[in-house]
Amino acid sequence: MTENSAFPEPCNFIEDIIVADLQSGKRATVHTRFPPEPNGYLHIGHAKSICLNFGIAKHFAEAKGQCNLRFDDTNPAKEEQEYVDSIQEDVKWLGFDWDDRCYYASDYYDKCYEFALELIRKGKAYVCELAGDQVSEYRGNPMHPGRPSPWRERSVEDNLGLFAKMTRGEVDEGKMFLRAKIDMASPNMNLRDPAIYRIKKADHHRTGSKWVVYPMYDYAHPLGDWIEGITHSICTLEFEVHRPLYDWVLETLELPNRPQQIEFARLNLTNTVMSKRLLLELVQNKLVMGWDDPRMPTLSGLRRRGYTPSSIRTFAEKIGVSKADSVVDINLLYFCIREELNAIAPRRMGVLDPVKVVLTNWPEGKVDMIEADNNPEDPGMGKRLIPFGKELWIERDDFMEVPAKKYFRLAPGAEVRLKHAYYITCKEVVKDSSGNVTELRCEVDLESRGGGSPDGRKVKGTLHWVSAEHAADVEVRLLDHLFTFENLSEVPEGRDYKEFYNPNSLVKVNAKVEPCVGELKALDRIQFMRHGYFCVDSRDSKPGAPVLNRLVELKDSWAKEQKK
RNA sequence: UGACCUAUAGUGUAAUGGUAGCACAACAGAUUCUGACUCUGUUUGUCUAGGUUCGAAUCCUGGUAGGUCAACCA
Repeated sequence: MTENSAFPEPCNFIEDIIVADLQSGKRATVHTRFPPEPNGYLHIGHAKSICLNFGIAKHFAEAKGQCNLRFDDTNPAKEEQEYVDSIQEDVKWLGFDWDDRCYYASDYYDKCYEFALELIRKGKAYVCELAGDQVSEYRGNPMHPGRPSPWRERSVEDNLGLFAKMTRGEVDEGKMFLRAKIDMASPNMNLRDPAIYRIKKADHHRTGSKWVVYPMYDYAHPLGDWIEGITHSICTLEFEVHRPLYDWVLETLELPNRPQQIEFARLNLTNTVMSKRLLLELVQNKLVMGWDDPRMPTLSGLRRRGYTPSSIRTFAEKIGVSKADSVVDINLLYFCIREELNAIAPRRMGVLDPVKVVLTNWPEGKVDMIEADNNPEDPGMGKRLIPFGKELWIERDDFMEVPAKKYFRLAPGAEVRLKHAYYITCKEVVKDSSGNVTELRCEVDLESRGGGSPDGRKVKGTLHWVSAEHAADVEVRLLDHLFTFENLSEVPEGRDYKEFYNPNSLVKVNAKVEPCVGELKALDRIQFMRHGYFCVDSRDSKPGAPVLNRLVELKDSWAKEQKK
């Protein structure tokens, strides 16, 4: 039974279907498509779909697997070239390639129109003159059947004539539309004579003023799929009840080799929102800096924040594909990027909340150049020299006047190691009039250079530090969840989700950092040791003055211990 | 008072009538010049009630819970 190894091992239920189709001979090839509407920016939910569709094409290379990029641009009022450009950029950035197969639903307007005429001739479509509110009244509701439009039984000739009139622009918007003649009593609302063409006197981003009638998604999509030879048309769950209509269009037109629509559950992530509409609201309400705000789940936001394309692909692979509604823990995304950056991000030291350390026994004016690994995970990344002097900055958190249980950082009389450098012991705490620590006077063990001592004594705590004389000042942006809820569905009825906006989702601090951090370029990624991974903001940085976004924190078992 | 879909550890996802796995998270420990990484171990699951079967997470029926559907949006 394992002889049929010509087909790859399926990775999810959709690939199960594809393998079965290949095995049964229903399909000889595999052809998918990613069909965004160019009316907004792509987000990580789209990335799931992109990885799925292009991933299937790659996985089934033996079956001539291909994936098209197709812009679903059937609504001229909403779609713009700007979005087409950003979508192409994002798909490429994610690491996928549509070769020469970038198509547009608008490429098929002529064919869609011909098919519409054929539907009319078959008596399967008619021009309806009901007004909007009348249409919905006639349509009934899910519990009660609709009733036929008074225009339902027009002759083929009348319909042809009226549709031509619509097409010539002789009818006002909303006065007439073309409907499929299916079943006004169907329990599926989508089959109650759905609109397939409407009048829109708006310029289209690609066809200009050529058309005044435009096909609806439910009609144009199956045709676009069929024209491109799509075998498996993958979409999200909300289109499930549209599938009978998708099939109706293709069957009624008696088209051979019909594509099959398969639905999967869209991605939801904890502590954020994922719909274009809500994301747009955040931008419009200036709750974020823009679509590419590093807190946004948009691909442009994730890119600016510092996520690598491969970390997002790994994430998409790990979350899997199913038909069950779900909310994925954002921690899994964090895990994916940490795992990757741990291996490749250069280590640097930066103090986010500095307190001064003065080494009382360090020779005045002496500067020691300390050698440090750029990445202990990869010796090939080399070493660098860091200046060390009499006055240093360390993290305020790394000192406790009255140390807590299990605290093994600096405290009065305690000895710690300064990473790569020397052991120091705290001898004196200097405070201001209100009791805040302003300076720690410490003694350095000159014998411990390099971070070890000749007598081999153990020092449990190791702190990062920066020479006060040489430190660069940079703006660091501490990023956190956009929303305090874990799941959008937790927002009580009648309350606005924006009430759960996290005002601390962006906190700017002035950090003291190693001199070489000042030389970083846009999108460079580093690890500030003991803090996390940071990426140079591509919008707000200036030459010699990088702004660093905290991409993700390092795991912190001390913080957990403290919460207990 | 409808149709369709879904239900497996905290989360996500496998098991395709035959030993309920994996990843993340959590917890405990080892290691550590990052309280990181790494390593070891542990806890936790088939919505429910029936039925079919030698055997059910899987098939059937009823229930429960959640989702989707009443744009001339996609």
